[in-house]
Amino acid sequence: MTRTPVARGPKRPLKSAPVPLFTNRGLPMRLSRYFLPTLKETPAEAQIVSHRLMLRAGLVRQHAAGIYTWLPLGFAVLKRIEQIVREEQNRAGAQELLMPTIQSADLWRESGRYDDYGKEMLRITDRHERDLLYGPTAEEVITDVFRSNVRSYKDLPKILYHIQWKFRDEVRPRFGIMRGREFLMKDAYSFDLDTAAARRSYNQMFVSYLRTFDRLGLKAIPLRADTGPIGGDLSHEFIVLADTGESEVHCHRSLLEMSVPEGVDYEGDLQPVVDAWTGLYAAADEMHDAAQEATLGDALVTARGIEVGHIFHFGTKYSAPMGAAVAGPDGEPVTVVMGSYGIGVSRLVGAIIEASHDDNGIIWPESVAPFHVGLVNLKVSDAATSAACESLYEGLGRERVLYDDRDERAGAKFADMDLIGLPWQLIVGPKGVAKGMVELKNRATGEREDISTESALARLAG
RNA sequence: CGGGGCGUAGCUCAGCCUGGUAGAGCGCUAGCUUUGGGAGCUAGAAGCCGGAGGUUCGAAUCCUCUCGCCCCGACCA
Repeated sequence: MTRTPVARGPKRPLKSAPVPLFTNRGLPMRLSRYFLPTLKETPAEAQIVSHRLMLRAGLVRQHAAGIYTWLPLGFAVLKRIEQIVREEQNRAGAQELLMPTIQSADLWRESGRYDDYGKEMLRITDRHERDLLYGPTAEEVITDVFRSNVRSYKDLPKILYHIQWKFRDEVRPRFGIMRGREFLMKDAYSFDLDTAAARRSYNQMFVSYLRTFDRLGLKAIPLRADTGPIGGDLSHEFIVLADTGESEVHCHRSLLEMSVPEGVDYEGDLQPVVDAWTGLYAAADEMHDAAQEATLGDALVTARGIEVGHIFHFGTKYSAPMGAAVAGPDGEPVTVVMGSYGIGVSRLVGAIIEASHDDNGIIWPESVAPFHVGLVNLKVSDAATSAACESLYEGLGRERVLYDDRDERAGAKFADMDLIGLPWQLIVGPKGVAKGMVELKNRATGEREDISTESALARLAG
């Protein structure tokens, strides 16, 4: 059979299609074309809720112990979280750069950590028998960059960060993505002339963490953490509250009700904010103080959570051995004081699910949801229903919409939609379409309402 | 790294004790019927039973070694 040439339409200018940074990051998408392998049953290896749901909802697949492939839907969430972290870092005055994953062992010998770090560090040898390692953190690299490029106190302060994959060869990876060996982390490093200035940097990061977790739809509690040999009170862990969290938190009730500062002036004095958040009793299980808790009475609450951030002032621990100094105002060299500030970006995906799910699946906070709305065509074979869906799909085009146009039964579609947890479901069936009505369902509350297609569009656009 | 467990179809698992050449449910493909909360029937496709060696006429099954994964503990973003 010969093919008739396809007739070409009239010449018209190329439609300027949006060019997203990541193709799965907020473009409208048809489920029939999307790579979303959902599972009805739970794979045997997954024990905790977030791991189970991440596998079932088609977010990730395990590659090896503690190492995962991010599938499109999971990758979209990861990127959204990463972007929020980035925006809040930038807002606080930190500057993004990108350091390598593979690092030279020589740098780590300078800081003395090459021998100290132990088996958690994945060591690699290249073809010239040079010792390399897959970075578990980046203090050495950033200190090296700093010392070879910054000469004067006038260049301080600086906070530099990157969002990069790390590897720690955990003895026992577990909890899916939450305790993997390979993980995505935001790590920032501050450089200051003295401890007072370092505290300002610390406070900036502290406040930006409050804002970051808040934007992610999480309730985070800062806990005073062990500072090791450095001492002082400049180290905090940020614990995100989740009923299924792995660690226990004891804290003052008021801490849970405290509101996160808005419109922060990061150049201003942040000490009052930090004081407010650190003034109330809060301790991890292993650090808690029964005597102090007794005085709290009813104000004491015990909750569960997941550590998602850790900020740390470490003075000259790396700058001294590695010779990171600048000329001070008097011309004399001053060893810079440093701090580091981590956020477990990939871990946050799991933490958010732990904090926000129900029996049917994930419930994404709006800010990180891979799509804003799931458009559910209940009867693909019905011309009117499909036409209505197409027009809604078109109308919602600038929203993040996932259109379930698969020829599946209603039940399967509802189950999948609940499982992947998009904030809104727009359900379109023949009965409603006949009356010009669709159903809008809120995933978090389960509330449904029948509304006209016009108001559905208006609601979802607003 | 100590202790325990598991590797059989894409997923969940049975079969192993007592050797005789591989099964179920779900999923997948096709057809018919269904169609608002994971449908029914029929017919299919799909597994060198994690790998290597050994015992045996014969091994998913017994023995040895090995690799992988999971759980508990110690350790960590």
